[in-house]
Amino acid sequence: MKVVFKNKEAIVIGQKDFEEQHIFESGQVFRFLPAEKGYIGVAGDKRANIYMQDGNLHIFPCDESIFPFWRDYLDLDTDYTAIKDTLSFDDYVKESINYGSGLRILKQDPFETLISFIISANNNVKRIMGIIDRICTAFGEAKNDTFGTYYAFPTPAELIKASVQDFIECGAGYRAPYLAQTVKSINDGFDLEVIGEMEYSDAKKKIQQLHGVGPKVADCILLFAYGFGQAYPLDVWVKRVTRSIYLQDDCSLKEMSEFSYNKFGEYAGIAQQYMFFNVRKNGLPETIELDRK
DNA sequence: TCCCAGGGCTTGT
DNA sequence: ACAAGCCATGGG
Repeated sequence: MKVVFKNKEAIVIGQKDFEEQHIFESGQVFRFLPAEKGYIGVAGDKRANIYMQDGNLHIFPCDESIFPFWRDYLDLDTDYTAIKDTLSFDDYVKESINYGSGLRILKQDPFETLISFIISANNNVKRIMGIIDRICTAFGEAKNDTFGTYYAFPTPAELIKASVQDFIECGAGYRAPYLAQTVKSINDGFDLEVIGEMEYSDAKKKIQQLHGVGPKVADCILLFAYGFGQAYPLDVWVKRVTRSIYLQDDCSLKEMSEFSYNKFGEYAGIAQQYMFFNVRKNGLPETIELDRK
């Protein structure tokens, strides 16, 4: 990997498989917005403008000391071309890869991902973004960069100060008590670190002990924060695709989950992201919709 | 087993 | 303009 640093900017020369829209509008992250060039957003306590230009990836502001953070966050060391080749044996995934060819799975902070995806339950992206933004503004640390003031995602110690009423005022609705209870569990010593070292099925059971975390939210956290490739988040759209194309209308969550691992193995979560991006953008395939009527 | 609980956006009238 | 539908999880 060749990286040039100049004018407070990191430039990764010849970055492959990277399209800002595919990455930041695939439902995995809620703090990035379209900017003049690419997207600008906050991850943890760092903000950056991230954009592709002439085949190079630009990260601004970013110097040598911050670059390893973004390299890890943006999963730059994973070869997505190879993964796409591996997954292309399946026709629907292959078609989906054509639409979302520049998708990558971000490696986000576990606590931030946990809180964000509890909020995501039974909710739409715009509202989720608003709730998270208000929580960060109220409880996160204020920071300044060349774009102005922004707010870091609050730490567990900062967010323990938020009451159920505070979360309601941020717009969290009936998820407010789940948030308050889960933040308390983390502060009381629930260990988010060990999750990453566990077997997938044990990790999934463990994270579901937290209030507001069911099987779908658990898979989102395991995939987007810990990089468990076999986590296959079954939201309503992926359920529809999985039922329509691969299984039957009445199959259970367990059957779909087992199917995904048998079919895509360690790459199930990445296959899910390509399919999710495709189905959200283009809807279910026409033949499938006819079948369902 | 089924039903209900914010609320903002999307889709249909 | 206005109403109905959408949505993961926990609790009754």
